Amino acid sequence: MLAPEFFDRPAATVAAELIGCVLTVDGVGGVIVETEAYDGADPASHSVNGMTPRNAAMFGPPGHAYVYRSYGIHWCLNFVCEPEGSGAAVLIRALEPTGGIAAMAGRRGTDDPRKLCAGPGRLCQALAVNRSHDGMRLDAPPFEITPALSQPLVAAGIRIGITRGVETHWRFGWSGSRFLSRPFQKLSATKK
DNA sequence: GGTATGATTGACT
DNA sequence: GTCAATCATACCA
Repeated sequence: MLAPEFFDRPAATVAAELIGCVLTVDGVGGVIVETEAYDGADPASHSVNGMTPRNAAMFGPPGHAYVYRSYGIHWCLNFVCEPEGSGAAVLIRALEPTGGIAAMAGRRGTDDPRKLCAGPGRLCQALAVNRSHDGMRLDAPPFEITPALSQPLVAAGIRIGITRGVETHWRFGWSGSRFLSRPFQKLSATKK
């Protein structure tokens, strides 16, 4: 189980180190293979304009969940980071399913392991994450997060689906994993 | 009270 | 490749 202090650091640091950790909700989950970081100074972040009823969890203590509705259809799961009040969080974008695969398949309506948790909306559907998890602590049931067993090769790249803050390359993933929501483009060597 | 928008997905051409 | 679904939230009047 990761200590709450793990999350009391900059979101980008936490996002990169979460790759390879195992996340389960009620025993259903898998290895984290893709994350994105957001913070209070980031124009792409929900927290950039200060606290609102929706994003209040982002301004709470680190090591808690922030769950929000996306496009009126999907849920997205975040881990709150940095010192309390900074509005920083890590979006969990994809898992490699390892536990409770039958439950995931039932919720998702597919047996294809690559479509169970590849994407923030799919991941929350597979793990049955919803509004009730918003603000919950991550070091107690139903959540369980355990450290990475090995040191994966972590790739970084441009975040997906945002229109602002695109110059901040805070998408992180397990390089070469078959369970990413999208593959990582090779960053050009001359890119600033 | 009205309207524009989105950290997405899945279906379709 | 394009596009609709669908609604809570945020913002303006």
